[in-house]
Amino acid sequence: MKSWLDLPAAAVDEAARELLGWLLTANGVTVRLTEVEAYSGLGEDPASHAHRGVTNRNAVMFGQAGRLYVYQIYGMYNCMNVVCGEVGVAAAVLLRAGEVIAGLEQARERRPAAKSDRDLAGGPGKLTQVLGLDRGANGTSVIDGSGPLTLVPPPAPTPEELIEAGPRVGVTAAHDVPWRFWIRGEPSVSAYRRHTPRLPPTRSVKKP
DNA sequence: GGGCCGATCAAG
DNA sequence: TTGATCGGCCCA
Repeated sequence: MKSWLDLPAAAVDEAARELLGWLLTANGVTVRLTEVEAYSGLGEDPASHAHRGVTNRNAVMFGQAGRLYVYQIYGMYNCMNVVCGEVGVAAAVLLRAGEVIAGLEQARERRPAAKSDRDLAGGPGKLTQVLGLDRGANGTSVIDGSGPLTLVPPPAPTPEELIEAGPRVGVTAAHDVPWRFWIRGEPSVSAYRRHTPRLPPTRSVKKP
């Protein structure tokens, strides 16, 4: 069947949109994906881990679609991507947030810091943690059941009118590229994030 | 070999 | 607003 798996790297943003609503299951917890970001090694995308070419860390991004690219950040968190596009061209969708729909007990145990259930997977580090995954899952498949994480399509695709877009989070470069996508109204998607690019500050203002 | 900094999170 | 905490990557 035709899906994000078959899209070229040049359409990784389309793949990201398509992945919204998909169900992620790993280690007894299921999450419905509500927020994603697209990354590509094509052209000038300094935001991408792949923009300087293949390295030991990002090699999976250049590999087969449907694999997991997991990396550690800030020395203590892990983030997950689903690899897209042709072999040899870097493209991936960062899984940013989701809603826990099964395995609530285990989810709460894995994220004791969560103040509410909507906060269980409300960020890329949290999402990875709530699913009990880490860098050990790097390079595994998410489509054939051979890896710890399995992706399953939702009963119906997310309606286009429910999908909102904005600049990627934590990315200083390429701030004009609206490659973050989320499902409107989802509590797991942080509301404080602005939907439009912030303008550069003109100057600092002193307080009297 | 050294030094800097990040696709983050939670507490002050 | 800031500290935690460490691997990857650039430069010497």
